[in-house]
Amino acid sequence: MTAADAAAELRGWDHCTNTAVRRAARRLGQLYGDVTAPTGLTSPQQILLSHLKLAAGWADPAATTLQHLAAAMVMDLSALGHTLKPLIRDGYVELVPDARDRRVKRARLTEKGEAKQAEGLALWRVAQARFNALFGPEEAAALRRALAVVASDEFAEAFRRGDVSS
Amino acid sequence: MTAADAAAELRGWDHCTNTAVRRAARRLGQLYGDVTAPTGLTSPQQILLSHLKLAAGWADPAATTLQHLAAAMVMDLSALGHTLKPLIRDGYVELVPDARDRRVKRARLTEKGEAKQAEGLALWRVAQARFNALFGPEEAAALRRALAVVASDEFAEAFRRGDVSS
DNA sequence: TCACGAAACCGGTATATGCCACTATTATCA
DNA sequence: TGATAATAGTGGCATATACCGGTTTCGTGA
Repeated sequence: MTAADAAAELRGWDHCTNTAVRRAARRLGQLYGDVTAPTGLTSPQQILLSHLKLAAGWADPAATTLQHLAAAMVMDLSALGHTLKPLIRDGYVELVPDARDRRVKRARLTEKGEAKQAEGLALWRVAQARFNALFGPEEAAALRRALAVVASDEFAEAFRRGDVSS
Repeated sequence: MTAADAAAELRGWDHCTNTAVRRAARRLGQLYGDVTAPTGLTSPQQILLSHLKLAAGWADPAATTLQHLAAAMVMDLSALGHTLKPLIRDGYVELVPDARDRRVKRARLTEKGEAKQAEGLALWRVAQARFNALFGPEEAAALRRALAVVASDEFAEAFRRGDVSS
């Protein structure tokens, strides 16, 4: 560790990527949440409904199994299940067992869920436009690309292998 | 909205910054957590202990009041209180009421907490070094700077005002 | 076909995080 | 000084997220 690194370590935790991402996540949750609050949905719920909406349109029908959804959201399967509970209770999502493989269940938006997703999408556009305008469209796109790399399975595998050569 | 934007919106949620940050946060929680697991601390706990360690060394004594800690962590005050509960229960942190203003409480690491923080810091360095090596030191620093801007109070205020001129 | 291992999901438990209502304390001002 | 507003925390409730163990179902090979 260099002297500069040591100084940075003393100055604060700005140099910890994990900390930085968490703080930003809490902040964005507040900012986007304020805008989309009228829907009554939380950020994770809105994101989940939107993911379901998109996944339903994809060619691969496996995209909507809980297993694949969890992987796509970089989320634990059981965490997804718990998060789905309130959405199912409120009639936005339904779980459909697969006929061929009875272990598998697919999540699907109900009509009510489609409407709620659309309602949230309209508000989301406001928040997103405001973010892009404020942060800069190019910078925002670059930030999302960087975060996508971090969240990717490839990155996780390389990290767990302890790769240093990228 | 341009045609390209509409296409991007259909392609996926990669263009949602809120989604991108949350996914990355979950992933980093996994990756850093795997490395620091031997301490028995979660990522938020490790981060909190480290923040307390640093805040204790700062000139401003107000830096350790729950109110200021919450603001620094971009966290709700009550959320901070809840998160502190297990750490207090396990003897890593103690709350010290202020003599002058009896409403105020300060959070402080105990000896046991200092030791645990140091233990976590050593492991954290491994995770952080691996991340930097894999993602690129320059790119990692740039990512943290971008996230710090997003998390800043100035950004939040501008967002809430609806500024578009930055 | 039967035993066994793998896969998908569920439920319990614990922490993370936020909102709201409430209490205690302090500051303000008529 | 006394009423009122503001501030700092606490506790309750709800969702977010993860880990682990258990159950059902599937696939595989003897």
